[in-house]
Parts: sequence; C-alpha cells; structure tokens
Amino acid sequence: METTTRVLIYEDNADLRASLSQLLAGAPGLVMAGALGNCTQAEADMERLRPDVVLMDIDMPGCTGIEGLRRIKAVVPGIQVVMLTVFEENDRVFDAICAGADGYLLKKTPPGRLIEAIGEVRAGGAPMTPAIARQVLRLFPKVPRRAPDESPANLSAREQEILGLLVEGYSYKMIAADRGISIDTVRSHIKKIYEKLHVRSMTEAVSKALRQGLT
Amino acid sequence: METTTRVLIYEDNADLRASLSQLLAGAPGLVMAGALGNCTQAEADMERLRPDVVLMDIDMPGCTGIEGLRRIKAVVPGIQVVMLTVFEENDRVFDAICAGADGYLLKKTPPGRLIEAIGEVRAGGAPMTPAIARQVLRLFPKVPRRAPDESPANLSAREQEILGLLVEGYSYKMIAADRGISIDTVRSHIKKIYEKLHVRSMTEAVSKALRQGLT
DNA sequence: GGCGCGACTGCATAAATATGTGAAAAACAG
DNA sequence: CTGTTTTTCACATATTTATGCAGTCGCGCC
Repeated sequence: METTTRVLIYEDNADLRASLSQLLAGAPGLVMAGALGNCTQAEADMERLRPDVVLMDIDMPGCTGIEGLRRIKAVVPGIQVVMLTVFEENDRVFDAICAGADGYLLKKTPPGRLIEAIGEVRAGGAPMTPAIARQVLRLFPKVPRRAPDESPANLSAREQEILGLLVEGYSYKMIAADRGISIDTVRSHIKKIYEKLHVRSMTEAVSKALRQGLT
Repeated sequence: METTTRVLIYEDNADLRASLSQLLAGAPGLVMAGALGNCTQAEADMERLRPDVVLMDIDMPGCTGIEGLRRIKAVVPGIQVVMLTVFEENDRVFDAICAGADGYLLKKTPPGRLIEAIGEVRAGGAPMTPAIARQVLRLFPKVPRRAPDESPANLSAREQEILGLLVEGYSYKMIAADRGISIDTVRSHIKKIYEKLHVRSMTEAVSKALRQGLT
C-alpha cells in the first residue's frame, strides 16, 4: 500500500470544489489527483489522473454522479468511490449502492470526518452516515419492514390504488378508463388523497408517495 | 420519546453478560431491562421486559441469535436489535441483515463505542464496523438492476434544476418566482425536459426523476 | 332501524398545464 | 469566427387539474 492516497473530486459547484480541494490537499497522506466539475469524461479522467479514491457529487448537470460511478466501476472497479449528496434520498442511495458505491456521505459532513472517511475506504471500510446505514439495511428486501415512525397516511385501498396510477404517470382520464369508473369519481378520490397527504397537486402527491414508499 | 432507553442483553457467557450489564447500567440515559443467557423465550421476554434496544449475541446454544432476532422482529418489529459477534463472517452478516438486524458490532467493541451505538440505533442509525459496512455494500450487486430503459437523459443544468423544483412540488408560477424568470420561460424549459425524458406530464416527469435518481 | 363512512357519480368554475410557433441574447465548441 | 445549444421571453389555444357543493348506494355498528 502506498503511503499517499490520490483523491479526485467531482463537484459541479466551483466554490465547494475549490474549498474541498484545498482542504484535502492540506491533509497528511492525501494528494489531490484533480477536482472536476463534471464526470462526462469519467473513463478518460481515471486513465489520466489515476486516483485511488473518488469523491463524487451525486447531483451534477450533464452526467449524474450515479452514472459517473457506474462508468468508473466499469473500467476500474478497484477505485474507491464515495458519493456525496445533499439529501439522504432512498432511491438514490439504492441506485448508488447497486452501482457499486463504497461510501455515502452528506455534503455537510465536517471536514475532519471527510478526511477520516477517505482513510476508511482505503482501509476497506464503507463510510456512511448512520441514517444511510440504516437505509441500506432496510433495502434488503428479504424481510420487508414497516417504518415504525412515519404516518401510516391511512389511505383506503382504493386511494392507494389510484395513487399508484398517478405515480405511473396516468392522467385522470386514463385512470377512469383503466379502472372503469367515472372521471368525477377519480377527482373525488384524488381530493381525498390530497387531504390525507397534505398536498395540493399531483406532483406533490407523486413525490410524497415515492419518497415515503407508500405506493 | 422517553428519555431513557431500556436495554436487554442476550449473551451466553455469564461473565461477559455481567460485565456488559454493569457497564451499560452505569451509562446515563440507559437502564437495563434484563440480561439473559439464551433467547429461547424471546417473545415472552419482549412482552415481559419491554426493551427498546436488544444486544444479541449471535452464537448461543439452544437458539441462535439469528433465530432470536427473527422471532423478536416477528412480534415487535419496532425493537432495535444490534447483533454482537466475535467474527465478521460473511454468511452470518448476510443472514442477520436479512432477518432485520439494526446494527452489527464485534464483541471486542470498546465500551464507549457500544454505548454510543445504542444511542445511534435509537436515533434511527445503524451502527456497524467499517468492515461490516463494506460487506453489506458488497452484498448488493448480487441484485443487479437498472432499467434497460434508455438514454442518459442529457438534461442541461437549468433543466435539472427545474426538474428538481417540480419534484419538490413547485408549480410553474412558483418556479418562475423562485428563480426570477418568466413563467413562459419555465414552460419552455419544461417542454424540453418532457422531450428529453419522453414524458408528457409533470407527474410522469417527477416519477421518472425520482425513480432514476436524476434529480 | 338509524348513523356514519367509504366508494361512487354529477355539475360548475377558476386555475394550471400541455403544446405549438416564433425569436433574441448568451454561452460554448470546433 | 461560425454554428449549436442553452436560456430567455411572448402569444395562443386546447386540455387537464383543483375545488366546492350535492347526492346515491352499500356496509358494518350500536
């Protein structure tokens, strides 16, 4: 094992990129391999900069971090990739894990912890926040578990069904046709759903449904 | 949420059980619900001792910790169970996770970390050693996925941004106000987004965005 | 039986969205 | 510098949504 770790950063925000870069450059045992604003040339970047560890922002224009991660792992699986994100959003954690992420931290992670995390992946660990660790465990589908905390959002069977169709992108008309009920009925069901979820539009309802997995 | 956490220990080694018990009893915010040598009466124990957190030795005569875990989760899924083991064996980690473990630590974990870990599960985290965390991540690619769907969906930065707001439930008007642009501009961005994502409504766009993590 | 509730239907109106056409300034790449 | 993409704005129109009000029907419950 080399004594120094080459770190590459992908982060679209130039300010954050610069400060992260500076921070890590000052850490003992770390050397910056680069700091880029997008991962559209991920494969070439690996070839050229030869990092040991990559810090990858998950929200980037052009090519998302997930996509970048996938491409990196496809060409050089040995590189350790730690994802950085603002939110601990379920789907993305799942996608990132499936794509082979070696760690998953929040952008607001304190500098010290970040440097520690780099050491951790190098040592074969998998740095992640407690909440994400929990999510990861929950992702194992063998024993589906109910979230003990959040609202049951007691939707009736019919309402759940319709919410599911909304999530699929169905319009009122399509739902009515699909379920053989009148469009006015669809309206009234959706009104109820809005009340129960405390939302005021299809968009919000879909978002809430997907986020808290009550589809 | 109560201010104290009731902890139950299952550990067949009497000496270790006693010292753990004593250790935890001395920690602020913790109170021992019990310390047992086997989990053959797990269901009844839960009923009787009502723990918030269970520390479960994985190697026990009579009824293994995995089996005990399964039975606990079957009757009271809300109880947080942290597994304790001597080795970081792959199979057992996998079985434990699948059975619903909320954390996974080594017996040699220093006392301080153990107490910290109990706080962590209570707070919705999932304490585990770095090596185990890594193992857990590695267990994933076994279940590969990713829609054979299509394109990288090359959204421009602005488009991603607006899509993000849609996901948050913003209306055209709100987006225009939020970003200080005209509502017609918002329309035109959204039209482009629809083209690129191959959708025809906000609902579909939000759904697609959340599902394939391109927010 | 009477009551409440959930599923269902209908109608009406105001607001928001989908879609097309057109176009100019700015940013960027070759 | 030139062509492409992005971002911005405008106007018009057909649909779709959001919301309120009103009523029927079946079911479990006291």
